[in-house]
Amino acid sequence: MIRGKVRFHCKSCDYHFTQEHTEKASPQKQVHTTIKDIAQIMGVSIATVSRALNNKADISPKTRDAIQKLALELDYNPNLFAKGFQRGETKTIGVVIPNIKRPFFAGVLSGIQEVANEHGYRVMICQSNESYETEVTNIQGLLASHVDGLLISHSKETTRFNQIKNLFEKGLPMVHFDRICSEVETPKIRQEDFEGAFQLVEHLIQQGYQRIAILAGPPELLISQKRKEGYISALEKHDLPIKPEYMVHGDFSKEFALASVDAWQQLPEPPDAIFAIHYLNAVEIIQYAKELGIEIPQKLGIVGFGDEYLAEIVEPALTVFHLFPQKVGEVAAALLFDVISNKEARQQKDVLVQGQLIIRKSSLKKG
Amino acid sequence: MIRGKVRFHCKSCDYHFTQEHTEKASPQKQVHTTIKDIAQIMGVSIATVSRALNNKADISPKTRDAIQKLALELDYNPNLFAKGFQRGETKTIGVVIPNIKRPFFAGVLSGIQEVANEHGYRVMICQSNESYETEVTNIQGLLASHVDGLLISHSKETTRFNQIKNLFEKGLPMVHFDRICSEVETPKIRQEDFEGAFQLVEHLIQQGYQRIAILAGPPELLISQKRKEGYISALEKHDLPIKPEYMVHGDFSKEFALASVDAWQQLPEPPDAIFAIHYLNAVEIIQYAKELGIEIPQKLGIVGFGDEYLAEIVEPALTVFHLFPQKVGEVAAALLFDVISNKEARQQKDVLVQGQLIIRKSSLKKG
DNA sequence: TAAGTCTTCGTAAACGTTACCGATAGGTGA
DNA sequence: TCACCTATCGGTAACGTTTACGAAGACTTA
Repeated sequence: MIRGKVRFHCKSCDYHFTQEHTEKASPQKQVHTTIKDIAQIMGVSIATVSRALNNKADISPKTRDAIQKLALELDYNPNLFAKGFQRGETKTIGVVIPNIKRPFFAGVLSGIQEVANEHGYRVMICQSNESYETEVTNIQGLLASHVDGLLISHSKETTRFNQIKNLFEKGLPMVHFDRICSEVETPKIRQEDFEGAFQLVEHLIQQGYQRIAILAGPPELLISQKRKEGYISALEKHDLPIKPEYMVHGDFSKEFALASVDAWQQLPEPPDAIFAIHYLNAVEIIQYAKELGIEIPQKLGIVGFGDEYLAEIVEPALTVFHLFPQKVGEVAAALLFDVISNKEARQQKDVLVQGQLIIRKSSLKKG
Repeated sequence: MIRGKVRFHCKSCDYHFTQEHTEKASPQKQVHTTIKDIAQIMGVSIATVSRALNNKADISPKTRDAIQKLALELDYNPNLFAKGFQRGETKTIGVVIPNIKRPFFAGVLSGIQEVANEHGYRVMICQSNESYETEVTNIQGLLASHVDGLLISHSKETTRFNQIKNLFEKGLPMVHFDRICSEVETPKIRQEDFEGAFQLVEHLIQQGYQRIAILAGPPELLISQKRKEGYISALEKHDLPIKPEYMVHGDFSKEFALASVDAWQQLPEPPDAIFAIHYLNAVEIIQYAKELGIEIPQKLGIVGFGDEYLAEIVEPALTVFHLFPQKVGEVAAALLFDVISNKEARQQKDVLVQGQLIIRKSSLKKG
């Protein structure tokens, strides 16, 4: 039924399917104009309006222009909701990350947003707060919203991947970045975790540091593993011993970082350099070392991953391997849209986002 | 037509409205299970399935349980899209901010997310990148997505508000925060801009600083105005002269901040303290002053707004007025849901989020 | 002028869900 | 036995949009 007219009308028997409807005028101003409104005012059918607004064929220029003009006046914009509903797509992608507040992820989001906008997509963001349970709920919610694709960086708790494996097999386009899941063959954005760690440690060695310790993150995280491998590989290349007491897995917390420093200082041979895989830990260690009166970089060299403004400001400034988070986001989004637009070619396709070694005072023993 | 059956059937004449449809089997695995699928498998109608899944009355416990069990097995989740479409709401709110990467806004977003999740809403985020044009486009897009409400912090370019005024008058629930628009009577989240500035400047005066300069943001921004008013008010209270040459409006850029310092140093009476309303500018000035060999806090006191980790790390550590961004987000979202749930009581309702003065070395002349 | 072609527009199905109304069956009361 | 009630379930309109199909008019061609 359209504003008083019957909607379904059997022509062979003149039977009306809908009863009369008493038009109770709702005085509420409506937020959205619909093509139905336009059609009624213009005295044409909704199909004609739709054709006019979409610049389809089968319409006279005169009608088209008139309709477009009216649509502009009523500042009509199509209900993307209904449109997506009709076409089976939502023009929306979902993003699951551990925490928005972390500068790395904020940068990634920014990159995602930019590329999504260019493609005419909107972005729905969820944070897991490093909780597996929340992550599952988030993905469930995004799924219920019928996102066209998913961009995921897992929580550090996540060790079971049956949910996303299931979704992947059902054909939901998705791409992993940063906190990657190697159990599902989704396209992934790789960062130079191994390479960066290698370069950082090699740089320390070249500066004359001999006893280099690593403060890694949770052992389940791939970035922990990769960066540790880079660390070990650099030591091996330069024939330095690999000592278990120099390798610690933490939880990225400040408490753990400082406790590790304490523990290392108790050793008969304390390390003369520390590679903290998280830049925040590196900054915290710098501050702590100064409190303890340990000279940086003379007595202790410090390097880390991730170049936030902090690394530049702390004294001495921190040598880091920078990961270009915005770039990661852009590439991840671009890859996702690639998958969305041609699902057939869904073979695994990894992309490497290059980083850059930025040398500052905290590691310059030779000056 | 539903899987081979005719859809519209006139009972009084046995006329079928739809022609036969050759079922071309699509081999593609479908991502989403629908109630139609469940209905077909169970041999019941979609109405029954809907009732069962929503725990409505008019259904036998046996049927309900069986349907719910099957739904679980097929891991069905309702298409929130279609549901919202049907009920005229989307359970989605839109957020427009200048930039995700700024820690303040990241914090706000985090707070918004949390409250939205509690209310069963999803969040759609757009960044204007401080461009008026982008902002308008963003809002247009969110509107097209039929968000149930809007949370806005304007770009620094935005001076015309006809778009949101229009939307507000049409009854779209929305709330302003941080970069507020005073021309539209939306509910607003106020921060202690005046109070914070007042406390910061009074603190400087109590420390013995006499010639206090202010580096403000764009004059159009309300936070610039409010913080400047607090600055002036504190000076007046303590009978200090208000000198135009000590009051500068910039664009928050590093270049402008450093140029301002240079200009101030050229004065016959250079300021002995600087209040930068943006913490980043404050940090940049600290670094620059050190380069110039100006002792902080003895020769120059520095204070700012916004307490990021940076303020703690920079040397000397920065005295700030902290704004609790997460809290701002939480309160803004809560207020928005308030408006959404009872539109009648849409009178203007402002909420004040309190801040806190955090004193550190950069302003401790007396030590 | 009859038949065919092209232009332009209307009709209604479809997407997934909810809600209203009606239908059916079984039970209960007189 | 018949009317009435209740529990349970089915049918389908509606939300806004796109689109396949058909219809009607205008125009062209033989």
